[in-house]
Amino acid sequence: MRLSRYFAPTLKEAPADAEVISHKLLTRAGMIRRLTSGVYNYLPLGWRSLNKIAAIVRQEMDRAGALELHMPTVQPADLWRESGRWEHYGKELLRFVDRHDRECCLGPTHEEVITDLVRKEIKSYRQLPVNLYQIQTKFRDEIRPRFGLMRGREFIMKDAYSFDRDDAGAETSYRAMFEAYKRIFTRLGLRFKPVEADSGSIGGSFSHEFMVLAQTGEDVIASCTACDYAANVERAVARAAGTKDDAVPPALTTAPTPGKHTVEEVAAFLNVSADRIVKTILLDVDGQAVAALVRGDRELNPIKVKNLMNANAAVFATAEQVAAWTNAKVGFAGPVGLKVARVIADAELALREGWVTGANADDAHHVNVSLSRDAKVTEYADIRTIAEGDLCPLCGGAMEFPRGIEVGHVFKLGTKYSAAMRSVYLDENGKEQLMVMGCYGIGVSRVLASCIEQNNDEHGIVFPPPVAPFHVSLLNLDPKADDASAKAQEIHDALESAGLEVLLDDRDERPGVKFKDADLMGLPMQLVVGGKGLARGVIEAKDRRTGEKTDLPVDGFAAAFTAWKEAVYAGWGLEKAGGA
RNA sequence: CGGGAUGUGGCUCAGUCUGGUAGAGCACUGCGUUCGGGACGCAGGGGCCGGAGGUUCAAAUCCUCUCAUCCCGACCA
Repeated sequence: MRLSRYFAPTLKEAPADAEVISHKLLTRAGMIRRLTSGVYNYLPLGWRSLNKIAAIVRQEMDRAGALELHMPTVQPADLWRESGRWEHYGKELLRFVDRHDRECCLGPTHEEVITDLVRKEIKSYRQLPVNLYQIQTKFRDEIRPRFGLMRGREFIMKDAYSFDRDDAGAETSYRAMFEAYKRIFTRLGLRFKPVEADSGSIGGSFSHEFMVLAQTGEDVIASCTACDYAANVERAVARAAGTKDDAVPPALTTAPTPGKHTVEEVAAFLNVSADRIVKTILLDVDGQAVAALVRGDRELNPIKVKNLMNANAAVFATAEQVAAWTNAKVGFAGPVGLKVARVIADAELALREGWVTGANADDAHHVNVSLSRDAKVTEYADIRTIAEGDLCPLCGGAMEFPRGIEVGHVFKLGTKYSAAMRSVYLDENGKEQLMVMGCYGIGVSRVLASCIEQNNDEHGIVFPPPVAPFHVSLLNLDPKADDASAKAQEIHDALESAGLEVLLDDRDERPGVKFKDADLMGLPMQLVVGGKGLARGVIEAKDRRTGEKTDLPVDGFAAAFTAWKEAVYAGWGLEKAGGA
């Protein structure tokens, strides 16, 4: 491909609103252009990269036995009503009515459509299992799109759905997808980590997120340095460490704490450390008043409370609710004498005695509180967010907390949708059974962004070969000189016929411009054809990743190039690089 | 939806406070000189200053309303 005939508008400066490196570089390298908030044009270079990613995803999905199909973006409201999500999905679901006043939405995901399709067409156990997938545009009306392709409203996703006869089958399907995902991200050259995404029983979790490790990630991973345990911090099990050796304190007393309603203020005022204070957080859990107790230096995780109670939603109580439930303003709630439906204490609180808590009265706290003696705790459970210093819940090893970008998610759905939408089959005995489902997503456009987050330097993108839109930047520094042009064309043709994708910069530009653009676009291999090199009888080659330059002789170029290419690819350490 | 900010040629921005008839750099067109890490000169093209009202002799600039975008908090691939 000749760059003079290509459409790759590069920019010296990044748009002012681009914050993260992938957004800046994708824009500057002429790969994407923003159309409107969270919605992007994929220019030829960007689209090529995206298709490289999609091709690898396809190969691995097919290898794992999944079948590709394509479902519509426009979906009828009826299906969403059946699953119950028309009411529950929220505003991310972009709804509209058509000319006949029929309610529709743009698909943010396709559980409803696929379940509808399968329930109509699959009737027998003989037809199961099936795993169907598509690579398709999704729309989610995010409140705040940001970071370019990282969090768009319209994005490209691979979504797969498995249907099995029973739990065991669903688990097999799940494991097959899990393995396929590992292969995909490995082949793409990403540094990633599969992470538990469900707070369910340790080791038996049926939801994993695949995180690409990057400082700019929006998620934090709790990862054990000793064993394989890794989980999203939002879900990670926080282990209550230590033994109980505090003595039961003398009778509790009440201390005036005027205006001191935060943990820091109370700690400073009463001269105690934050880990000796109990925070009492009032939650509205499906309409029930619930008090959640955690140590003053910890963070409550409302999701854990929600899951513990098997509830639909656990939200912080409003100031009015707090006032009604505690007879005090916000900041003075405590478990002693508190009348709520449930008092859930973090497991860690069972290990100590002698707490400072709110007194359920304005401007007052209790001191020397024993939860077992003075309060009615319904139960002790893990309801806090794991933190720096916590130990691994599996092996007790030290934890670290790297940031990550969620690029994939595998989930065992069970019968949630098949039950709601009556997706059933007949078993060997002619008995009706619910299909057991799983769903598996990869954010294809997000993978592109993550790839660039992990692979860039001060000059631009450093594409791993499998993701690069072309393999070689071939710079003709003297397009007006016949010999250079002829040689460049000859090399271009030779490499292309050897199966490599070559972008020949034949533009009438000064050399500096070409060097800068080549570095910016980040194709893994650069070849320079110019008067100086030709005079020495060489084509200059540069490994974009290392910056290392090598002279390849014009005579015997093919062999020299092949050897060099192998070295460049080997440097990437990929199990199987793209191209010839 | 709250909190903060910004809208001026394709891009990055100045000009707004203190109204006086629109600028720079990059990009684009032509000519010339250049030509191995984002050249230079000359000459050009391109902007109803986000939109609508209002104040004023006069509005990018002041006022009101609106729309859009971006940044900080709760969702998700």
